[in-house]
Amino acid sequence: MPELPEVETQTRDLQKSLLGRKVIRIWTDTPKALHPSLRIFQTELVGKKIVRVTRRAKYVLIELENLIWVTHFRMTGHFLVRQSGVPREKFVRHIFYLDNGLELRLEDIRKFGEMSLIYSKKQSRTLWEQPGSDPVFPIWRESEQVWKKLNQLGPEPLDKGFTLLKFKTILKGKKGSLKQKLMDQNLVAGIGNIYADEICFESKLHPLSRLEKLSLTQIKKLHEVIRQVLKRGIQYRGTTIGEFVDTKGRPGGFQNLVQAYGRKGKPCLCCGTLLKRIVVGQRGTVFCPKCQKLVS
DNA sequence: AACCGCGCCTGCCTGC
DNA sequence: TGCAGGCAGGCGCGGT
Ligand SMILES: [Zn+2]
Repeated sequence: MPELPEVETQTRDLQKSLLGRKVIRIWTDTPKALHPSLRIFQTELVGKKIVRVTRRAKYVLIELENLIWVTHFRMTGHFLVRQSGVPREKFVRHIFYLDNGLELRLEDIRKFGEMSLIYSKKQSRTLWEQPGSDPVFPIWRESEQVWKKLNQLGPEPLDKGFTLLKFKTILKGKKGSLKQKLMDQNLVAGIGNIYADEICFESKLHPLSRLEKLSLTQIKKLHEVIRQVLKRGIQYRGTTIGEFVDTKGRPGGFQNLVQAYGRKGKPCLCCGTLLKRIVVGQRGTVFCPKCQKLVS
């Protein structure tokens, strides 16, 4: 599943292939995944130069002059950059034909991935004041919705500003099981099921530990481990268990370093105890019953 | 605010 | 071997 390290890997690849490019044509299999509509993508995205590619949480943000093209991969999505003429992969849902003969393809088995075309913040406010732009009204609505979500996101755990103090501040008054809170995008952005299991394992905390009961020492450890695990994920270009690949279609390497996720019934790499599987927040969760302390 | 269950979607795994 | 049924899971939604 694409989480922060996977989305970052894709984003870094896209920076190399998309800067200065224009989309000249769009093909899609799944128009319902394009918001506000395929039609708006055709009229507003086609012909605009790409000026910046960044990541926020698990979103890829492809910036044009006054617009941002926002992609969320959900479960099984990723971009591929292919030379035109290379046969379309089976699960490609959209193709964005570029002005240099390359194609940006979204491959997504389960069709959960979504894209939005929204105004950059400044533009959104300006146009809101101006009536009479009927043809693009759907973009206003989409912009409002997506910006609301983006503005609610918690801090980027790998940013300089994500200090221990910052972490303590955002956790203040929050209650719940550790793993669920780690995956709450509005607390800390970008952590999903795989990295949450790894973070719990490395910080030696049971995923059902109560956040509000953690000691200062444990919070400090957690803060360090979050950054360390995510950085290593990026260094290894993501985790490929099933489908994730970079934009050239190459798998990542972090799956070889995974200590908990997907290792139910296998010996703990730390103590040899067999790892257990439970469900936390409707998500499969693997942990070592001996190494990971339940704080409650 | 926390927490639960559902729907979205489809390849893959299990069991008969 | 074939087919039905369950599973996986990010996220938004609605309900308690
Ligand atoms: Zn152990």
